[in-house]
Amino acid sequence: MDNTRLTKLKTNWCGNLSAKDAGKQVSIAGWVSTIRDLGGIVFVEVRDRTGIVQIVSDPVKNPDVHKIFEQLKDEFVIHVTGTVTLRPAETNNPNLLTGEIEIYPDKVEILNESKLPPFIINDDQDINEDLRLKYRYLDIRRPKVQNKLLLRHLITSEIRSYLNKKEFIEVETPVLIKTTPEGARDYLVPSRVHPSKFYALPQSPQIFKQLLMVGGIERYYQIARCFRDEDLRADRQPEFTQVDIEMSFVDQEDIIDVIEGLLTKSFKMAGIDVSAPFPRITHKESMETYGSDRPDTRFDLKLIDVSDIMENSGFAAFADQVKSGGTVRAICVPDISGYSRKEMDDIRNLVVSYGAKGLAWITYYPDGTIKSPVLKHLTEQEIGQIQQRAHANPGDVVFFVADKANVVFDALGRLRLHFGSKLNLIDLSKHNLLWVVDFPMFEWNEECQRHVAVHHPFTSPHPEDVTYLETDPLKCRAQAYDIVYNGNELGGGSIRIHNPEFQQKVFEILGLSKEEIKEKFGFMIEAFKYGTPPHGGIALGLDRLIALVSCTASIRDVIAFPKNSQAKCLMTDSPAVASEDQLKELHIKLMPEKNSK
RNA sequence: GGGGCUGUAGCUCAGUUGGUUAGAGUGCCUGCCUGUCACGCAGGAGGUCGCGAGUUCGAGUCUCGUCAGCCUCGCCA
Repeated sequence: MDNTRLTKLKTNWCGNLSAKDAGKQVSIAGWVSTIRDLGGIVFVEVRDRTGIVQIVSDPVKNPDVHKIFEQLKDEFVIHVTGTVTLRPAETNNPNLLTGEIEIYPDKVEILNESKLPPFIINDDQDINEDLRLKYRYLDIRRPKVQNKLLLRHLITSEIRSYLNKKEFIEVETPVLIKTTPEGARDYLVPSRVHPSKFYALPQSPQIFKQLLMVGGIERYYQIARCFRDEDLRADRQPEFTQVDIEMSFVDQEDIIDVIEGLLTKSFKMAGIDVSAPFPRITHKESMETYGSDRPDTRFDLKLIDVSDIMENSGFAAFADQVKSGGTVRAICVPDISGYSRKEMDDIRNLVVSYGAKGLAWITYYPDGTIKSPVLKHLTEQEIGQIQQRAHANPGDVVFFVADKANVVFDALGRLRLHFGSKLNLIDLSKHNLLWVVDFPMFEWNEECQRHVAVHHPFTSPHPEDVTYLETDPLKCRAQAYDIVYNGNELGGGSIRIHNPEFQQKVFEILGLSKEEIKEKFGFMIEAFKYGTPPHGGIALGLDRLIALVSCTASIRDVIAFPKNSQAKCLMTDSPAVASEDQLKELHIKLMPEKNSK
């Protein structure tokens, strides 16, 4: 920000003044941050977006100005015209960027008064989040919050500039769209013009960006708002922002190349150096090694396959799992042989809450003894084999889960993360970006008794696996890829299907009837019949990206006006009831029991 | 829908085994103070202990219910 006049009231930002401005006549404006009244002389700190500058009022030198000073309270909005003056050397404040100077005012004007705020506007105290959200506009005055919004702006600008240079064009897609099956729950918007019909808010601009490819845009991006009506988490809001990208005439390598450049630049804006190419891991390897499709590779504690040892062991619970197509995996946790029975039970309960039927373990004590609830089922040789394969040292505990593979991976993967953080195994100085590639096309959904798309229904299968579509869909890999940062999914994408028959086929595997396909996606199948280029893309979660690079646990901290965990806006008190007239126009009748609140 | 944690002054929190008038820091108000920068000093105001019931001679403290907030499981192509 330069020092040319900003507005009629303001020649300079508060935080940018320095010794080299000494002697200048300036006008500044901002909020009263602190008042220090020494009886005669009064110091007032004025804050704006850039920082703080000290104003000095001397009752002898300028009694008129001093009268106004005596009326000031915290958060009053004031305008000050005066001379930037070097402080007496011994009164410099090295903690303040403007600590070498202060302003002697010729004129002070109160532009607006302020009620006493419900909390003090500074960075020092942690305020309850619900109070901060109710008075979010005051919270945003805190430098800590402003800095996050500023970083978000800088990264978003950098992303736009990077993509613009690569000849992408930003195209806006509609927010009122058609509800689609698959995926998250849609937010519905009733149509006034068409009784009993509804728009949906987009979960992502997916279909539109593909149709932009049919439209010959070739390189599209959008900083797009997306909506999903699911329960919230620290990293999930009902509306959130995606960096949405789609390209024509590409393969997976082209997309990865673009994103590695984009992320390198984005991380740079946050002061984090990462270098491309990022490592890659297949989905299969990631699941088998880390028990997750978004592995945190900042620490080891890898999963170990002990199925072969257990298959013929005397421990029927494990052996039977292996014989019936399941698996037994283990992790070896260092130096926890001192855990009490209760601590082990807590860990078992944890694993059970992750979906495992149970947890077994072998404890290798430092004195060489071995204890285990399942010891009597295993031979000495088997225990030795396990110790060797797990590289278990004295003091370590090896945990086992036996079940179907996906249950085992999930439970042990979460247990791995639990110990990773509990035992401080995570190297916090690392910034591990990696690609997870070769996701499966489908997984079996027990609840719906059908195949569901792991990525989404427009994902192209891996060329080598196309034959599995007919024979064994679960074996079919997709041309889908996720970008993972320190165990967090930053985004994901795929090469899309551009052949209408192929797309039709995949919809059928997903259990959609011909009628449903025609009704829900007919326009898309039709579009694909008019010369659709091969295309693919990716979407990055912008909120999550900003939160992670600014070391914030919750994406609420990087969204100006977030919802709380109950999906309410505490400031505006939304959602709110609609009037009878509004509902009538929309042809909506409320169900009585839901109408009470 | 399930589980866990939390709720005491404007704000951040302490409050022992159930026991007299519920505390601290900070903010606020008043007074003093001319180089402070978390200014200092002195004094003062400020409480439905989230809400409701119960146990008890007596509940901030124990029990049950309820509301709110955060985290999490399910859910989130």
